[in-house]
Amino acid sequence: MTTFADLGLSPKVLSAVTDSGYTIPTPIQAGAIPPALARRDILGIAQTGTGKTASFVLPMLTLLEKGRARARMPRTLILEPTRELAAQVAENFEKYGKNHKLNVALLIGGVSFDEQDRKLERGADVLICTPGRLLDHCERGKLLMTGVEILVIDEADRMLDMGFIPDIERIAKLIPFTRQTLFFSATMPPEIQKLADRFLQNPERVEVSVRSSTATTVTQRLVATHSKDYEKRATLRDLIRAQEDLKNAIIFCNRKVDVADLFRSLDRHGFSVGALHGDMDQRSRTTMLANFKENKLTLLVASDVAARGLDIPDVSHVFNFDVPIHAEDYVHRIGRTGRAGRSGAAFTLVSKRDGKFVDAIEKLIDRKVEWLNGGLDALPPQAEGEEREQRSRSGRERGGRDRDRSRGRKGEARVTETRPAPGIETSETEEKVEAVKAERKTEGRPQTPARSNPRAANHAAPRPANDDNRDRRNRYRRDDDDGPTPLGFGDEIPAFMLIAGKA
DNA sequence: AAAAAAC
Repeated sequence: MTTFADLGLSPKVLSAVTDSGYTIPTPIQAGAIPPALARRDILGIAQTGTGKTASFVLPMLTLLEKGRARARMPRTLILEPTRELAAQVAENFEKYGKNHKLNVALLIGGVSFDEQDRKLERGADVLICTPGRLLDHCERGKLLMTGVEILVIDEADRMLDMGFIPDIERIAKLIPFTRQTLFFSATMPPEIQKLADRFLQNPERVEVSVRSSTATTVTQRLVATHSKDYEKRATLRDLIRAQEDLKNAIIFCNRKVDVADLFRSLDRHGFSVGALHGDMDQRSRTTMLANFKENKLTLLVASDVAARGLDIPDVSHVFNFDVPIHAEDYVHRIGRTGRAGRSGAAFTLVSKRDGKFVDAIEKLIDRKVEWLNGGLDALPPQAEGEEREQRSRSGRERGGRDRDRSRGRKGEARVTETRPAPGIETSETEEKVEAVKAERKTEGRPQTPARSNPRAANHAAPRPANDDNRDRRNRYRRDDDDGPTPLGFGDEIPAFMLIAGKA
């Protein structure tokens, strides 16, 4: 059997791999590392979770041992579609490059240029970038791409989805033709094949069989729910509470606003929860993800920014608060659980309007997904009159709240809006809520760098010593948030009441 | 019915 020692990696790299506890390479690693070390171009067709990252990090480390970086002339360049993936690759260089003295620069948006400039000035051996920030650096004239020996294009099909291909082509034009190119994609549609033909010279094609993302280790269920947001939130809470073996979970929403709303709701209901979407400032994104990985947060509400590629081992549950519009996103989302042969559970909330998206998913994964609770026909019917009443009432309260608080004076600390969730340190919770909510407000507007952002100061603002109005306001907000609250049950309403009460 | 990525 092939071991890492058979692949031709340098002793320094091999020792770091061994220290990490690995002896047997995955198929993509065994297939890609030897030709990469021989300076061949690689066309790698592999999903995330197949060990793809190490298949280019390890040979790059070995090849980089010869030679030295010069100021502003990076030696290698890795392109990633999201900031989190870029950061994850950088972590891999830290881990496997611990015996090297390499200068690794992470060039991503949303953070200050200063530190990135310093690293470039020192001479970077490895640049790990999202396309926009790299081009920005290039345009500022701080970067000479003529010394790049190895170019890695990761997640090419996703870059295509996201409209990054023109950027990638611009970047590739700046890099000498004599470079070595490592090109990875999970799928090979014709457009990607054309791109690969343009970028690669006589590549070694390494294809690993598609990891069956809907493997039997993941239990999948559809969960019927009414379609109003507060009804879906109630269904979700009941579902979460009903899980006996929930260690941690990612909850996916289709839209960023819904990520922010659901996060606030769960936080208010006392769940240990974080949020992750692309309009949050980078500092919050990084902290949220780190806290979730370290199990300081049990739940992570996320947009599809977290659906692909993120390596979070050991997620026990995935909940789809919304049915994904594109079926392939379903596969990526539930692929966050059941990793490395572990068991996992994936629940998808389905309301009447989601029918055709569920059909598309079942067609793609070529099987029916069972209903948890008997399907949409088994849902207790809604009482029309009550629904109308509730809608108008919550509308009034929402309006009142906006006038009272959300449009507070400029610069006024808004931290008092949040009740601390049990078991979470107060300031931390408030900071999280502020971060997720503040970013919602910036939607559609140009982003302000965190440094000069007046809102950033709010994160550190102390809570006023006594805030007598808080309780009253929370009572209103609760109704507004989750529909009518039956009187007399306090905070804990039995799940069946919330459903049966509407019948 | 969306998300992501530069400022």
